[in-house]
Amino acid sequence: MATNPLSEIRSGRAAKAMTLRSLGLNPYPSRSKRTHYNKTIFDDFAAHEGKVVTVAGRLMSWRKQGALAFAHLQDQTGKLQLFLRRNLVQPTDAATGRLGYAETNLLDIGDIIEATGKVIKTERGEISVLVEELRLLTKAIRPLPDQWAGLKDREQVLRKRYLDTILEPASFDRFGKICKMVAAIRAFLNQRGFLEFTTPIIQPQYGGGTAKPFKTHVNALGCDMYLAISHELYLKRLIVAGYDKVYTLGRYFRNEGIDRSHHPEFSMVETMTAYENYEYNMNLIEDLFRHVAVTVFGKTTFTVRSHEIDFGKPWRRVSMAEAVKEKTGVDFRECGTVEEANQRLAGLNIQENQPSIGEALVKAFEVTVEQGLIQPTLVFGHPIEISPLAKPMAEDSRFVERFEIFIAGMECGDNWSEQNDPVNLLETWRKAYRAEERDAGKFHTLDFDFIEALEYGLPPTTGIGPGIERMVMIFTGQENIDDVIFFPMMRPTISPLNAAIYGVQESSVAPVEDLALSVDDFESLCKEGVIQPFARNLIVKPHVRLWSGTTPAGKSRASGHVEIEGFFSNSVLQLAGYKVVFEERLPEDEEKQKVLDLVNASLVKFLREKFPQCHVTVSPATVMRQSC
RNA sequence: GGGUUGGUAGCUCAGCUGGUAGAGCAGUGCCCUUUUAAGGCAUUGGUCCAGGGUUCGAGUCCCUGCCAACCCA
Repeated sequence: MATNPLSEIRSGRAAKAMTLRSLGLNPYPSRSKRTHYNKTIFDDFAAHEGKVVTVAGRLMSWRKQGALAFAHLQDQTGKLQLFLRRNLVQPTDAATGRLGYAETNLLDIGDIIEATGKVIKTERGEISVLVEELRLLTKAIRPLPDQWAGLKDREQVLRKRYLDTILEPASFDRFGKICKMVAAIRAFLNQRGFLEFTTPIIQPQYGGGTAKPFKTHVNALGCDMYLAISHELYLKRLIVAGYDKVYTLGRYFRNEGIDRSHHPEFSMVETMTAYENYEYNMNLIEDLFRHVAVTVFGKTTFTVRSHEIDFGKPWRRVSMAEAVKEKTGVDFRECGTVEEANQRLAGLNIQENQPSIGEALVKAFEVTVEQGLIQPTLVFGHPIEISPLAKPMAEDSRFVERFEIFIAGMECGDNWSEQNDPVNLLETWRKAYRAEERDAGKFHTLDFDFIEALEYGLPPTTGIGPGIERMVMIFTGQENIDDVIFFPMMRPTISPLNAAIYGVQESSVAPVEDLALSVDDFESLCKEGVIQPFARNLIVKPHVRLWSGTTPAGKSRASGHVEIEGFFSNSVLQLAGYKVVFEERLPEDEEKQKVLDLVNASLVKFLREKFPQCHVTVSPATVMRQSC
């Protein structure tokens, strides 16, 4: 086992656990006798003064001063000081699991402990527990990061969020608030008569939105399925089933980009309400935001991206076409042809031609208006071209009964009156459906099972689907989605330190694909353009195996394979081949050189010719010796 | 996809024009009966992200790659 500073600290702490065992103390007992949370004592000292309490939590500081010691104990509610006097702490006792004063040197910062004693104030006036009984509840064998500097390494914060929440009260509080927000959303909808249903995450078809799905395979049924990109079509089936107000608060999966406002796995609360239209939802969403603001945060104004946002006031409602006209003077409703619409777009300095008038309007909206929508705004009347599931407006069928929520320039939810005419919907879908785009995830599949459900009659229905993370970002003032998802998606890795400590190969955890191809296969795949270099620098690493001992003339004494870095991100392309037959036994250096020459003459030459834009380098050969 | 900055001890960070690898915290040992990031003395601890290159000599300069953050599209 490799030694490094961390593993020494680790084994030192583990040794303390062994010492405790030898004293008859279990370093990992099964329960605590906690009677009070820290905050309860701290908030009402008068009621607790002189009373004996038992507190439990993580040991965060330890200041020993001869026969006195001061410590801070952190529990879910906050920190509280422990005050230890040598002569007041009960001696070590195996029966009760007590730890005497002398044995406190077996404690470390980060350990989970329990302390029983009277609530007092020290001479300096700090509320403390004067410890009579001390128990170790869990021995921590890894040191916490420096608690004053905190965990600054962004990657570590995301990978080891639990350390962030131990050290940063603000992070700890934020994630607690997020849970309360989710609870408040549920309470709000339940109180309004909504029923929460569970809808499938693994779905045979991905519908209800346009996104690239995650694909999975169901062994029991022998077929491929997809992780939900939306739950909408199931909610609508529930309306068909006879429930008037339903919702699901679920996980959504979109196999697309990751940036500070997008995460492949996210949450949304999605509702469906029968016998209402989108105007009902405009009110519902306003009320929902206000309810969460007041019940979880006790206020209606929030600072979002340095803007003061007020959720108390009625939200502005404006149609998309009107908003664009207001901002730019261009009214896309007056356009008769796509060409005309694209001309107007060009007039706004947007050069990308759009395939329809509606899409031109959306483009203009996105470019000119969206960023400027700071106060909560409901933008309604989307073009029908981009809204195949929404119901056209009675007054102008080019637009649909749909609205999006914008807060501080961010889109925070998409909502519409559902198209419930099965014939119309099927027609729209067929028009929009382009087989070649299906696999690219640009458009959902044709879901005839859903159309059939609609044919039995879906009452007039409307739904809202605010993203939980976006909502949380607004309410908690975070600008990065990773800060509102406790366990954000990261590339799996194992640090060199942990690899050494746990005795594993780094590569066994990292997602490295060793693709073994024959040299001929590789060359033909490159020629066909099937595989292409990922990086401009290709590193060729020959691995040569030499057989020692006597080998009959004419038999191979060396073989080799070659790894090429630069064809895939984070992975090595492994080529098998290069057996070398030696007629006579040669010195090892010459044999090695022979294999390298072969590599140079064929593979390197091929790579340089095929990919002249790449820089091809050959690493020194790795030589393995093996006896016959 | 483009640009900028960064990667040095368990954590937070120094390290100048290239010349023996540094501090604070944490750890270890000792002293200390009211501390608040306690204090004092001593002390352990490093593949300087990886691979190449330049050089007598590279944490430092050059090239390539990996990872991260930020900004832009």
